[in-house]
Amino acid sequence: MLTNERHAYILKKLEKKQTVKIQELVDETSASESTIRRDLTELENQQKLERVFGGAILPGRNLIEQSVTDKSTQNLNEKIQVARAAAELVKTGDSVFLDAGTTTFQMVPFLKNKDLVVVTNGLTLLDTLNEYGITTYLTGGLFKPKTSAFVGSQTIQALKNYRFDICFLGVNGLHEEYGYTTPDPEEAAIKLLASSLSRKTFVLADHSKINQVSFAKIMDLENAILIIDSMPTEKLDAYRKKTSVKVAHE
Amino acid sequence: MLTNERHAYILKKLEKKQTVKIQELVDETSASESTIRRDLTELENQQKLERVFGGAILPGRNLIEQSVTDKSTQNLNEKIQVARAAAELVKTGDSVFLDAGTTTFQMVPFLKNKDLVVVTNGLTLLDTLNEYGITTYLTGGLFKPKTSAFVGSQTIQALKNYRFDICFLGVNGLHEEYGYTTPDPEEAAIKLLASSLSRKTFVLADHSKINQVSFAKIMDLENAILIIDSMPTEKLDAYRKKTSVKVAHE
DNA sequence: ACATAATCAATCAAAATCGTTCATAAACAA
DNA sequence: TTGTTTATGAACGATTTTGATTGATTATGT
Repeated sequence: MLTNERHAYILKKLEKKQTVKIQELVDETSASESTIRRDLTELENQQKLERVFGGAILPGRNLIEQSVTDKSTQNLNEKIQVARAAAELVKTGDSVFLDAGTTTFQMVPFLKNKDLVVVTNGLTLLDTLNEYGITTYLTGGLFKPKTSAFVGSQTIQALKNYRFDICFLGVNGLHEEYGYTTPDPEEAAIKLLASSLSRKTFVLADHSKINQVSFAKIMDLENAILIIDSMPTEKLDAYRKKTSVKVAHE
Repeated sequence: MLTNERHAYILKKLEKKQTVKIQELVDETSASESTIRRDLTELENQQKLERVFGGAILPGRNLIEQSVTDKSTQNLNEKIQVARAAAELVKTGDSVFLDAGTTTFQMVPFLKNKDLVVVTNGLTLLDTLNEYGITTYLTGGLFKPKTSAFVGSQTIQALKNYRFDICFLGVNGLHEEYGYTTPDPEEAAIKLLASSLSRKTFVLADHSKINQVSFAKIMDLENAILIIDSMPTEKLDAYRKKTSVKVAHE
């Protein structure tokens, strides 16, 4: 039996029965347990199924929703705290830019019923925004699967057609001297542009980003208001000399 | 056994069984393993099949993906046939526009390894294109959940930044007098614009669309080459007086 | 909580398959 | 004839897939 045939067999059975057991597959395909196990891990990598102890089940959802359910998000509770505080700053009827990122993503549920127009370059946000009935424009552009974000000149071009009341940016680094930074220069360019098109700019971060410096600089601390879940008092004083800081409390 | 005979034999068997194994072919044709292997690589270059370890499978959408494919698509086999014929027209290095739609979606598997740049306004295509490692630009714009397509002025604006070697459009209606039509005027506008930005335009349809008229007109028959799975002879003659028609055969 | 059984990930060696090279033989052209 | 092209099969080392083994991990029954 060819490798592909086995894979097809497994998926067909999975679709029909909802679950498959390794031992059954060993009997039915007369391949060794090792081979079946390898097949399953391979198919799991292709997101065609999900491994469980002793077999496999149908995968959770489609690609878009999967990244939503991503439990690997670090500091989730802190991010939600920040996201809620940020969402409270949005007024009914505002035009809003939401950066691609996990923190901005958490804002979406808090934005419903505000009659907004939202523009984003993050694919993951699109689905959820639509789910909450929020009118959404996607910038488009070159798609980067790794971050599920759109970047590049087309994205820049598309952005320039808009003016925002308010924009929210996620960052990876937050440093008194080096300002706000992020790993990808292309995404940095987008963030900076969005900020310049907005009347107000807010940067979202959790405390783990303090004193971190990523590769590409976005802007100086002075040019945006920081929203963060918590910050040591002495740091806070120092930062407040440079910019506004809003600490999100439960 | 002659080379051509072997090739025909292999393809016939492949058609019937979905997969062929090299060892089987060696036994059945009493040719050496080397010869069979040469046959398979040759047929792969002709895109008639796809090599896998130990044998070959049908090209494009392989067994695995077939079992996962959304079966709710009407006339799937016809669409795949059309899609394959369409994909053969794409040359290495081309810049391609793919319309949002189920038929264009079926083209994706046949486009890999062609080093393309693809632009689309269909969200469903994005995932699959990336899966096959194809550089993809999404137009962006206002998202219509119903068709998973982006439309509106921003989409138009974004499109105008491109020029395409070749563009493929799906249609809902196909009529001698009324030309190509589709239910949504906004999508019609996108299709028309894309066509005007392309050196060559192909319209994809299956035979169920013949004589149908949808709400919004896209263009006259003259302005694009039609690719269809089959068409009654007398119709075909009539159409051929107006435009080029390519009938996809197995 | 404990013991037992099932499953797991990792490793290794054997087997199958791969791509390549080379030599032979048939088909073809000058 | 002679030389050239084309198809073929055999042989080689390289690569991929496979199955068995091991000790660790997880589930299950008492």
